[in-house]
Amino acid sequence: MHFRPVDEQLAYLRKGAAEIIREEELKAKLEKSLSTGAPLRVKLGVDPTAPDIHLGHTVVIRKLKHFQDLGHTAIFLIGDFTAMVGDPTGQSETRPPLSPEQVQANATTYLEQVYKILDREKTEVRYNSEWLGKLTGHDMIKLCGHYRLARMLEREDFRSRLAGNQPIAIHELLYPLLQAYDSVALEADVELGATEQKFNLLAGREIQREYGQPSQVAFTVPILVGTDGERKMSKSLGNYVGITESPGEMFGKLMSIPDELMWSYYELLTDLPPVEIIGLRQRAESGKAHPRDVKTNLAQEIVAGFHSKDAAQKAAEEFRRVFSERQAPTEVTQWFVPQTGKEKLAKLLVRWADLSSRAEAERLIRQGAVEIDDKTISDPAYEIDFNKPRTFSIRVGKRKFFKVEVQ
RNA sequence: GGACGGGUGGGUGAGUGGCUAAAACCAGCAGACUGUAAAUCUGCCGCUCCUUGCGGGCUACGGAGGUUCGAAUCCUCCCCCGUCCA
Repeated sequence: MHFRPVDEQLAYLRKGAAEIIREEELKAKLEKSLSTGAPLRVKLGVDPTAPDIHLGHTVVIRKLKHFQDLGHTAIFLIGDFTAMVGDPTGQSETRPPLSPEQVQANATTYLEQVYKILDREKTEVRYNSEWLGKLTGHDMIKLCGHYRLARMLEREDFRSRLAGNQPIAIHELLYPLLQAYDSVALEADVELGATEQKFNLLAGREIQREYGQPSQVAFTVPILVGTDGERKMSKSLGNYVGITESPGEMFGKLMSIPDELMWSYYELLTDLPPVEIIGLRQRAESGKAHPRDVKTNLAQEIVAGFHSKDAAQKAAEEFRRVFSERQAPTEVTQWFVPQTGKEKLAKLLVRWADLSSRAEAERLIRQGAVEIDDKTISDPAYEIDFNKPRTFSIRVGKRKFFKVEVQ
């Protein structure tokens, strides 16, 4: 394996990093690998609790990819064992454990998505039940003996829950230890994680030392802010962009992010060199470039990564057409209805526009959010006639369009 | 095991017998304005039925019973969380 010079590698890795603990150690490890020809073992662990990956997850996966690009070993660790324990990280409450079947199913879909970023052939996929499932009670006690309670309670999540009179289950304390033990089992040189993982990554360093191994480098990346520009991207908050979404959906969601958020998206989600990003920012802020165009470029860049340049281009054009020029999209969902009598519009919208209830449909109609053939319908009791064959188009809100054909 | 405090709608959190589908705030949604940005303004924000009305029904304040014409509010038992004591 031929490695690039250490300084080059470091510079490449530093982009989009939050913290590298410690950078000198990383440098030393890189130097050693350069001289011995042995790639670094870089670990990224995930909890296969939610099978859908969004851009927030990709930040750290992209970093793993960077290591892979440099010729190091990317170890993608699926925490199938720890998932059954229930990870307290980032959650202020105890999670319900998953069944082995669920975990397995999630892991499979997870991997399929991860390979949109990582090189399937070069990725070492491991499951931590492989070693954690074999630990005896004795091993477990020994592991626990290597760590102190006071130390454990320093962790932000535990500390605030303790202070706020929130419950903490004992097994949650085990989680960081088990994750740390993963590093021992894998002999990791580097462990990646979002900043919220810092504590766990540091625990890995200590536990490795206890087991007579060199400590891993704890490499963290920032947590991606969601499309709302405020909170971390997460599916439950609805401020996410899923990586399996269509180019159009992705593009639209990316265009809706606050302007200030563009820069961190550029940094964390694209491969543009830092100097170029700074340049774009200067031009946008000095008024030489329209922020909208800079954002369009960003959205295209990201969409192209998960689909194709062509698809991204098309998404951009379609976006312009629909939202700037206010025309109907070129392709819309079609609904076919047999010739029957009359039907309440509100009732139909629930299915057609994927609304949560009929009450919501009526609400939207009342608020003037529904148009049929460009005419606003405001009567919640409006009925549609299906007596003769005809076609009409419906718009609901800003982004839902579809055609209905009466056959 | 004991003493005490607490469990309300997506979140925070008012509400101690009817005027409460339940204050307020946040989030969310829609409309206006825009660059589907931000900010701002306006409206909506449990479900359902119809003759769409300040309409009818149903469900909702940890759970189950009970008192009452009427309960988130009172009583009983149970479950859960936390604090202090052991």
